[in-house]
Amino acid sequence: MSIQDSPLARKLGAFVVLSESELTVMSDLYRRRRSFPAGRDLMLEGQVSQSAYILASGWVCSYKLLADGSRQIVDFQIPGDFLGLRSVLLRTADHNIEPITDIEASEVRGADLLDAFTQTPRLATAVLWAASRDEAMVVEHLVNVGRRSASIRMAHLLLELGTRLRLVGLGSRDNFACPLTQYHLADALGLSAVHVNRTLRDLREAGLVTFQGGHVIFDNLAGLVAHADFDQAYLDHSGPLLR
Amino acid sequence: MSIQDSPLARKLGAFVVLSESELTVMSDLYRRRRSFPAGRDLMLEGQVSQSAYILASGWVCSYKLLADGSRQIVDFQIPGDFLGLRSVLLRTADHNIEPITDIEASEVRGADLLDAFTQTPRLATAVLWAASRDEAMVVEHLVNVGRRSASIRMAHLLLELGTRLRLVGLGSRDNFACPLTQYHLADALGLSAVHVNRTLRDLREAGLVTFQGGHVIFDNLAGLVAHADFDQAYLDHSGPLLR
DNA sequence: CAGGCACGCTGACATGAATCAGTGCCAGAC
DNA sequence: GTCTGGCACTGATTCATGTCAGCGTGCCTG
Repeated sequence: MSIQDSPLARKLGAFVVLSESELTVMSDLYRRRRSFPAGRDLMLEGQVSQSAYILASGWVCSYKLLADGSRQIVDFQIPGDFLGLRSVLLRTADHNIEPITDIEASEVRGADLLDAFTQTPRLATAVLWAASRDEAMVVEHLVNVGRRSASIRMAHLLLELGTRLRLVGLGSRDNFACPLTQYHLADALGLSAVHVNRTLRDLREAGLVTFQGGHVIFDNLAGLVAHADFDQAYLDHSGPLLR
Repeated sequence: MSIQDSPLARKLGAFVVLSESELTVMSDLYRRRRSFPAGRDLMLEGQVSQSAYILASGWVCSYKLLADGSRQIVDFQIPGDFLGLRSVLLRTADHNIEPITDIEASEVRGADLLDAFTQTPRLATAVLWAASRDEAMVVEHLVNVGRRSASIRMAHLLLELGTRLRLVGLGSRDNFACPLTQYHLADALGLSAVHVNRTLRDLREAGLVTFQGGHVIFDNLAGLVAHADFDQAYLDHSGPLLR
């Protein structure tokens, strides 16, 4: 694997143009490629957190558990995304991270990352950008859950996932493979699993989108975008912003 | 005003111990103290954003507007908080910012901030920490809106505001001055104003908290904390984390 | 090959919160 | 001194979503 093809370089190169020496520093940053099985959490709320990861393959979700046993999924991560970056920076995890499928991820030690900022400040800028995009997604998610109906929430989530997957070369314009269960959707959208089922049926019968058998098919993409009032601007980082 | 007392130094000194030279760099960063009247937005979604601010006095809210005219307040900012940091980093604002009261704020130009990272990488680390704490608050807000009942949501929000105000020396253990209207609470919590009114009445009649006449009084703080299952860990940054 | 379990799916019913349609109060404008 | 607009407050009603209880299917395991 060349330096430019490292997961970290690919992730951060989207935000700033990185020099040869910066790329070298980054290639020293992550050491291990590790595997985790589906369902075994790789980070727990309250734990001291030494390492972040960059997801190489598979799906992951970040979630919080409540006193009454319900949970809220904060975000799904797909290949190319950071896992636990905020937890490393704040030194203790403020959420749980669970692999939805078996995954592979490259470990980045928090201390190494902070040290590297001293040598290459632009790396810090790039990480700050990546963190800002993640925050923008959480904000959009909050708007979704706070002010939109079940069916629009669902449409919005599926469109977001579709767009993000397409940006990293997984999935096409009108469909993608999706390992989520209806329970995942419920916990992400703040709905009950029963209502998720009904909502999916409604969207399917309206000819907008089909969620079935591990696949999402946008039967009528334009219609769905209109229904959800979806604007993908918050996901865009189409080229390096800082030269 | 001494260098150590600058708004930026106070904000970021909570996260890293800053050296004399770093403090000097920071004192050069922000130039103007500006005033804005209540109600006139100082940042609009979609605008190119050159400057962030550090709030010196007054209250502010960050919000998004939806196609149907409803709005979701993402967060309230109180003195000491960054305004529009994410918007500066992503270069265009992804939300609106409205002063709830007349405010004073110190301007920090985005370009200057990024330049400063080159000279003092630890400043970048500190900003990254501040941004992470902001994100943690949005995450907690999402959990609140997604999975809690109206009355617990309300309790949680009031407890968070009380805690944050106390951390910056405004308000005491069991009460604080609060310029928010019931409409603000509704838009923050994803409720209707009517239901906010009823919820506040319920909490008041339960002897837990009183929201009236611009003041919040925690009539039974322990009871309220228990009711809301409130844990303030996500707000803590009690001392410098990196030496 | 029987049992158990995860997941998808559904109808009946309960309920929390929204909506609608007002009232009252107060401060500031003219 | 009256008018206006913003804010707090309320009862009646509707509606979206939750809860409960249950069925079916496919897959893994013993």
